[in-house]
Amino acid sequence: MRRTLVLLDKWHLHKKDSVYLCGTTAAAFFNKYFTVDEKKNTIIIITGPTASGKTALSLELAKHLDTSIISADSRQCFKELNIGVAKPTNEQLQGVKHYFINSHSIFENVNAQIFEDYALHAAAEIFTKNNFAVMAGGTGLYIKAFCEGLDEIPEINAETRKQVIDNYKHLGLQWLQNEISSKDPAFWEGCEKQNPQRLMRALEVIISTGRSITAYRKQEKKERPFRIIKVGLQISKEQLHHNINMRTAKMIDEGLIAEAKLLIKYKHLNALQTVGYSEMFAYLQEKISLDEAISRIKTNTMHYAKRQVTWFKKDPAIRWIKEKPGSSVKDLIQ
RNA sequence: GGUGCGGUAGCUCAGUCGGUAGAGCAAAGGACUGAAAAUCCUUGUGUCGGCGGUUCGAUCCCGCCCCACACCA
Repeated sequence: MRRTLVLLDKWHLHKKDSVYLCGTTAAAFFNKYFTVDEKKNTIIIITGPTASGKTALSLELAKHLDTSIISADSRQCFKELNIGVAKPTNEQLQGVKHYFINSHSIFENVNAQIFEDYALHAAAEIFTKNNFAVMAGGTGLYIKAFCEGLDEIPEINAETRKQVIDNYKHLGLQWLQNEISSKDPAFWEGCEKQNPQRLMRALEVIISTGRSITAYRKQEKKERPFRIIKVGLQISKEQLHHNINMRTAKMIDEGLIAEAKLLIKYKHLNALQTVGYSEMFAYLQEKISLDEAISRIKTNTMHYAKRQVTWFKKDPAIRWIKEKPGSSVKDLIQ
């Protein structure tokens, strides 16, 4: 039996065999198929490229299910970053409780492992009151960490990490490559030899633990005590282009330049290696014109979206939904 | 009108002491387990402005023309 998914009137499933939602609203569907059938806790993950409409959909969904949202976005968690990361508005944030938004500072260390811990706790908290939770975001690695877990690797002390980074900065890639090929030949064998981030990570692990990072990579998927439904928003490249152009213009209107001025002294921080800010910093330092900065934000955002799509395409668990402009709900119900 | 400098890949340009050409960016595809909005990899045929001339052979030399920029009148 096949049914067509109708999600909040605007989105519908288009991949055959991925047909789950029926009725006029998401709430009707989820109540019918999950709350009634079995009482197992369920998290619905809304993902997809940037500027595809994740925020709006997840808010509606969370309201219908009377639950909270866990953001899976590596930049919106920073309270100092606002306009440039397309955060939900204050009004939206007040309407629905959000986790991992404004929860951290740019001076803190945030990464996939920290997100995994944070999000699992958040989900557990939500499930004490509700059978449903909503996750929304476009950071593929974070979603993966949440759903499957990361291999456990001992924490690297800050001193070792700093030393590796400093050495790379001063001695260059050649030095990094030499270090890795002699200290960790097992990893060196099949790694990305031009990728300093990967090499530095491997180096800090072997220095700190004495074991190769490959020894820790068991790639075991962890079981989660809840059901996971992944929904991906799919939009055409033309539409994405349009959305990104509009959103970039809106960011400028809302004061991205002023926000970047406040943050430029922290431009070295990891949290500020971010599309929208890097380009503004270049403009503020008079390296490029404002027009150039804006146009670079647009193309870099498209690059980012492309990388996200490449990542998500590989995940067979994602049920893709496609916007059907102008369609009415009735059309979609079989 | 005169002089100068240019016209080469979607853009910015390099180059061929004459044997039909290559970088960066863009574009397209991909990888990615503690920086992931990061980081990295792969993919380059285009009347080398037009028409003639010299030459075995011209994008490269010569002539004329067209276009752009700068300066001089």
